[in-house]
Amino acid sequence: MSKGDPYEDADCVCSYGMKITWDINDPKLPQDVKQFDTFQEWTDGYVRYIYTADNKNAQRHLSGWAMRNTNNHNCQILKKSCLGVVICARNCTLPNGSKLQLRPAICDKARQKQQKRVCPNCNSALELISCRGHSGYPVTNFWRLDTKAIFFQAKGVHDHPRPESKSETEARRSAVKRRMSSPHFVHKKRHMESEASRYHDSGGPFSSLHHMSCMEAPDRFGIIAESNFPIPSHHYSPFQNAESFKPAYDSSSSFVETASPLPKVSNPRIYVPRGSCGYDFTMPGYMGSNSYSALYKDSSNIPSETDSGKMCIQLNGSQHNMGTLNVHDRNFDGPSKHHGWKQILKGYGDRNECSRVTPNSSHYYNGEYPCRLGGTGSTPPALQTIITTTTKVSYQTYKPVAKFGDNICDAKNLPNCNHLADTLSPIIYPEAKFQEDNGMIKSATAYQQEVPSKTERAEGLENYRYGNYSTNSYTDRIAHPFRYDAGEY
DNA sequence: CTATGCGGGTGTC
DNA sequence: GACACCCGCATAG
Repeated sequence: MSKGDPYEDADCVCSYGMKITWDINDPKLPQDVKQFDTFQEWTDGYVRYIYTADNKNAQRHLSGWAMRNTNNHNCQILKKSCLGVVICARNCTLPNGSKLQLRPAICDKARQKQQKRVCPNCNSALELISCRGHSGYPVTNFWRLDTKAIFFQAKGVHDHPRPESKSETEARRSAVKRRMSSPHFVHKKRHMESEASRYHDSGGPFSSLHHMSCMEAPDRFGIIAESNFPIPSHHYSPFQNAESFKPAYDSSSSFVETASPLPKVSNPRIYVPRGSCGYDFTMPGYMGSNSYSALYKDSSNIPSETDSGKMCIQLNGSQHNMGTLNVHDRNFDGPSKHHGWKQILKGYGDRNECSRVTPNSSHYYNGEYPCRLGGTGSTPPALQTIITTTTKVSYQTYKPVAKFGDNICDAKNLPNCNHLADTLSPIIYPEAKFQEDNGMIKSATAYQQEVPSKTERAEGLENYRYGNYSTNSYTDRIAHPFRYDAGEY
């Protein structure tokens, strides 16, 4: 980033997409787009990005959040709505101090099954925290292909913790699959089962952790401890650069077990997209759903983002340790609460410019809206699908993007903003964030102000439940943003 | 099986 | 008409 250049600076605080005035529903989207944004895996807030048409991640309409397709009756614009996150109804603390934050299954059927399962840690029910970040409705993401660019627009601010990212889920599954089929595992499993029958119920489903200790507990629990370093979590997501990611991913046969073969980043910040910077920085590592750390076992290579994180927290004012609250304490007063937000959000929703918002607007978490974290043990409201039916546009056809190269992050296309901007001192991010999201700061941040303390990528032993390991249940200890990777949950 | 997309269809405002 | 959503179907990995 050529600091000093006013334009460039401006570019840093605003994604390219945000610098231009456009709306996903516009009959005519900006043409001759010269600059593109780097892919943002964890977008939050009312943001807009413009990706190159050959950006694989954009082509796949990927998102760290669990987004499901919703019918907006507009074949030109693909609309997706957030499913929220699945947590333990009792909000128990996992053995490693983290909280369960599963990725809701996208498939309705699969989700139903998922919700029937129980917390692998305390056996209590799982609870789906539906997203209500968009005026009481799920946050929505819109994708539209336009000649040479893929336009992305998000509406709403996630008011729930981040679920496990898709990449993490996939990586874990593949790892688990491998492990499950490995002779070593089969042997262990057998042994474990025999042990279980021998000690049956001598301490619950898992006189467990004890046994676990000698059975790779972490593995069994599929706990993915987060890195000690508050990496800009979902920033340098594998999605940002399919190419660099692929190798490690595809060769997952080993990356989960050993230090990731992925190209280590000397400075994660470089990969922190401004788009959600405010957000991501606010909660580095957030929910522990850190695809980055998930893929990087060796945290030593992951510089700390603490600074930036702190910075954001400060700007956000109060620190909300929502993540540590018992789910029952985090009631969400329902739609009524959104009215207020509705007003606040009014004007942000559409066609938001890079208006500047004062940091104060971040007190956002002040209770209401964004930070609601699921209702009381009550059954989560029926999953809502938000479909902001996009006006029918008959411009270009929104069809699958032809396969291009994976030069997603072509430096040439990622000028100032994405690359340089990221190298800037984190100090500037907070503000950038505000601007970009038009003040719609992320609430998710509130769920995680703490950074994981240990990087330990353990594979999950899907399908295995060790039951009543209640040692940590209900403990009010500070919850570390670790993610409990409960395999099939 | 699950993720994704598509699109018909319904109910509400 | 716009929007939220349910549901089934199809395809792909």
